[in-house]
Amino acid sequence: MTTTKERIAARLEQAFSENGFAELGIADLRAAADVSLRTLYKHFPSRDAMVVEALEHRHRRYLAHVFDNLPEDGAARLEAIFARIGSWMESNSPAGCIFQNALAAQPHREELNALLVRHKEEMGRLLAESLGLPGREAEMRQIHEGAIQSWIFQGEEAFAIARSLTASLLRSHRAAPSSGGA
Amino acid sequence: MTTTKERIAARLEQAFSENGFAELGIADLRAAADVSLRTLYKHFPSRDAMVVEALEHRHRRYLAHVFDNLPEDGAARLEAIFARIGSWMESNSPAGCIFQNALAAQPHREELNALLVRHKEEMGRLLAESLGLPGREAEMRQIHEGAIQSWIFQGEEAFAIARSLTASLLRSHRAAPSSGGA
DNA sequence: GTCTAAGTAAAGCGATCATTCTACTTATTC
DNA sequence: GAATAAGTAGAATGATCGCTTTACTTAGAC
Repeated sequence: MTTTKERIAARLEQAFSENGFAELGIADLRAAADVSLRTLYKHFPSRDAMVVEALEHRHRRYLAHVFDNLPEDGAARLEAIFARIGSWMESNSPAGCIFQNALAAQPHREELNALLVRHKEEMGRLLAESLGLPGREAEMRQIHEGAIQSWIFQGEEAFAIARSLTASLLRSHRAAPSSGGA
Repeated sequence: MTTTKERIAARLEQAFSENGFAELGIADLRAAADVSLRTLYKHFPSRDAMVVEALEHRHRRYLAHVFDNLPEDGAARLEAIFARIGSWMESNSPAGCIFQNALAAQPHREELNALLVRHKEEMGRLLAESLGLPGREAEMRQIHEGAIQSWIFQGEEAFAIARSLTASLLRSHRAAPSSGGA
């Protein structure tokens, strides 16, 4: 069962993802959600709340897409993770990271900054964990950042580079689990 | 001699950098530029033009800050480049990359996308060139992206990681100038 | 069969915003 | 010393926007 609110949140997420946060007015959001204005405001008390719920929805969906049911084998897992991030960008992120876009549209909303930080930190944590790289959360977060930011004008190649940087990190980590460079 | 227009552009750049592009109205921009509304519109025909000129100004200033008068020695140069990017972020980029912020605020303006792409490509090109990494423009662009994006919540550590990833790239490049991973 | 919860459609309100316009000042040039 | 160029201050305009409200419909629960 999906509630009305969840259904609206999913559609808001898509609308924000495709058009950004600054250009969409309430009228556009209402049309995207395919409900009446009254129903929209019944479930979300303000436009700001719509942004927050869309980001929460996005966060859950992205994590599930990247990390659910990964292969057991390490090499296959590394391959799979960036392939999944790539397919996500392809079909969900025409305009880049929506957490950053949301914050860029309202830079003084601390709430949005908190959501961005939580999202990025959880990505770094889960990447390091699922690749067997304890203590390398920051590195993985940074490789992830570079890849998704570069994807916009580099396409698939960005993920080949990310895999290569990660492989180099894995090698140096096995050689000296606590040192810095490769 | 700095013209009135240049002086205004510099102040607009700073204002956008500190507050983003969505929250600043013409009244705020006028105050930041410290001129009358009429003078502002005399030099910049619209708010959109103010954004473009601020980005152009930013681009020139950033390149000069990072690449002017670099040390000759390779290792010192690698060190210096990321130190300069770090000091730039510290004193100029409290809210991250303003090219991305500008585009996030108006995702459908192709002009802004073109400025972003030009800026990022030139950064990759100049980084690869000044570090003696021909053919590695994409890798350097990606490391640069990861570093400046991560800087916001990682601080200086982001540049230590970027140096380490670059060093790993340099090693693998010397070993096999055309291959992929380290 | 009536009550209630949840929905649609759309007009109206007050505030904000980008832009233009009017009226006046200052400095330089010939 | 008149003409011109470039500046200040700020009111007026017209459009847009987030949000509220009114009036009406639909579908189960008991």
